[in-house]
Order: sequence, then C-alpha cells, then structure tokens
Amino acid sequence: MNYIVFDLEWNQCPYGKDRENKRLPFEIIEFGAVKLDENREVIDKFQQIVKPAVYHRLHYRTKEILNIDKNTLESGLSFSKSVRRFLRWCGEDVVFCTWGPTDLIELQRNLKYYTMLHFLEGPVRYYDLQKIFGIACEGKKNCRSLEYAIDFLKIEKTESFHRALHDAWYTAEVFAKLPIEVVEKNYSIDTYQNPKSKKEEIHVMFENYSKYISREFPTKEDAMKDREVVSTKCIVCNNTAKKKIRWFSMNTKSHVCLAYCPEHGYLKGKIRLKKTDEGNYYVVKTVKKINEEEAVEIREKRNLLREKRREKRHQ
DNA sequence: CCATGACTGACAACGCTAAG
DNA sequence: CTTAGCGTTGTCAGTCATGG
Repeated sequence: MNYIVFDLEWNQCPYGKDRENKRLPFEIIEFGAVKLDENREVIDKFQQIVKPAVYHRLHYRTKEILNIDKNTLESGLSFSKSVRRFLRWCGEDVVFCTWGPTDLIELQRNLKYYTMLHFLEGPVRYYDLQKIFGIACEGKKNCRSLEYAIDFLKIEKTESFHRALHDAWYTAEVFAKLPIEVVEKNYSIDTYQNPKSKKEEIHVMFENYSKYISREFPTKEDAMKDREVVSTKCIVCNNTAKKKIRWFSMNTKSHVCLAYCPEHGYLKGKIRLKKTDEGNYYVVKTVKKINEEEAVEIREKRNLLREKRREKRHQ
C-alpha cells in the first residue's frame, strides 16, 4: 500500500458566476502529488499542468494566488490525458491524502464533467490532513491553512505555496510528523458519489462515535421521515437508545437529538442534510457517546432556541 | 366558525474559516 | 470572486390548543 498525497489548483469563470458553466464551476489546471511508502517516505512525485478547455482566462483572484501564467497553462495536456496519467501513476492499492476536503470533490466534479467518473470509485476513503492536523496538534477540528501547519511544526519553507507539487510536498511533510495512530483513527469518507441504494449505505464505527451515510431521498422531509435515518442506536451495544430529546433543527442543514441507553448512558445524535448535484438529499448522521454535562448542554441549547423564538414573538 | 398565542420547521442571509 | 463547512440571526408560514 502507498499513500498518494495530492493537491490540485483550479480556476473559475473570470467573468463572474452569471457566465460560468454550471456543470464545472471550477476547472482543474494542475495536478501535483507525492507518493509515500508505508513508512511515509517519499518514493515518487508527480506534476502535470492541465490545458484549460472551459475558462481560458484566469479569474483575477486566482491569478493573484497562483504562481502560474497563461503560457505555462497552454503547454499542458488536456484534462482527460492529465487525469489518466495521474491515476496510472498512482497505481493500485493506494490511500489518498489531501489538505482539506475540496480537492476530492473537485477532482470528481471534473471527472464527471468529462464523463469519466467511473475512473475513480466512490465513496472514497481518504485522509484529510487538515482535519487530522487540527485533532493531533490543537485538539480540535480546526480549519488551518497549510502554511500555518508548516510554521506550527517548524518545517523549513524552501518553496513557495500555491503550486500543486509544492503544496503536495508540504502536505506530505506535515503528514510525516503526525502520529500514525491518530491519522488512521481519523480517516474521512468523501461522498461525492453518495450511496444510491439501501445496500450501498455506509455504517462505520470510530473511536467514540458512529457514522451513517444514507441513500438519497427526493426531499429533506422524506429523509427525516425514514426510520433508519432518525434511529439512534447505542454505539457500544447497538441496541436502540430511547430519545430524551427528539430531533430538533439547529438550522436548515442540521438536526440534533439526545438519546439514552440504560447500559451505556447518553448519546448525542447529529444529522447533516446534504444536497447532491442533481438536487436530491442524503444524510450524514453521527451518534456520539457523551457525558451528563454535554447532555445538559443539548437540553439548554434547545431551550435557548425556544426562548429566542418566544422573545421574538413578544416584540 | 374564527381569533389568538405558543410553538415548530423551513428558508435566506450573514459571518467566520478554509480552499482556488 | 466563488465554493464549502460550520455556526448565528431573522423572517415566514403552518400547526395546535384554547377561548369566544
């Protein structure tokens, strides 16, 4: 097994959102990657410029950020050839690693645009090193920039940022400094290719929480009516845990509930509603074991929401 | 039957971070 | 500038029980 630490650079419509191609808001213009062996030693590197086919001018903000000029881009290969070359270089039995979740999404959106999505089987299990850096170094799921992590870990800055290979290289350096147990425990699942049938639904167990990714539903309401979606099973014994506070909405996209297992205590349920490119909905549900104080916090949170509504009504 | 208050869920807008 | 995730705030329409 090898690790593929990759980074993408992309461009967007230079004339604003009105004139963009809806199926491809971001066009990939560069691949950069390093291949690591099981000991996280660098064994190979990859770099490929993609010749733009949709947006021929750089968006002014993209131009500011990236150290890449038009002539360089014109010398690139087509996306189709680039991505074939990249995936062939990756080889079999690899685990993808990135800085943040967006590279996986945009890679697949670009593949889909060129009707090549079958080249990458999903859902994709990968390591989001931005998230893992937060957990390992700051105890939180912080969202830090790559340069912040490089400074934090006192890694020498020999190259400029915001070129695909440089960033992939830096990401690999961060990766090498993170405890492997922490990395392995905190893998991510990209669901750009979300489950379509009951059979494809995902149930996974992490250290102190479980995750469930549902099939699609036509509307949010349909999703929130499904038995499996709204159920709360104890993450220790798998028995149905009784709700103390039923699902309530934090906002449009997320719901929270409190359940109790007589054997193993309080559980916090969280549902995030996600929309697919086609406008269907699926849910990502996590159930986490919590202590009494956290259970009280949920109740207080719900009461706070109620109070605020009450206050408004009196105005 | 209608009006009212209490409450709910759904939605948009904004503010923060990151990414390009 | 645009996306995405996370959160908050504000508005609105619908439900329910109550009371006339």
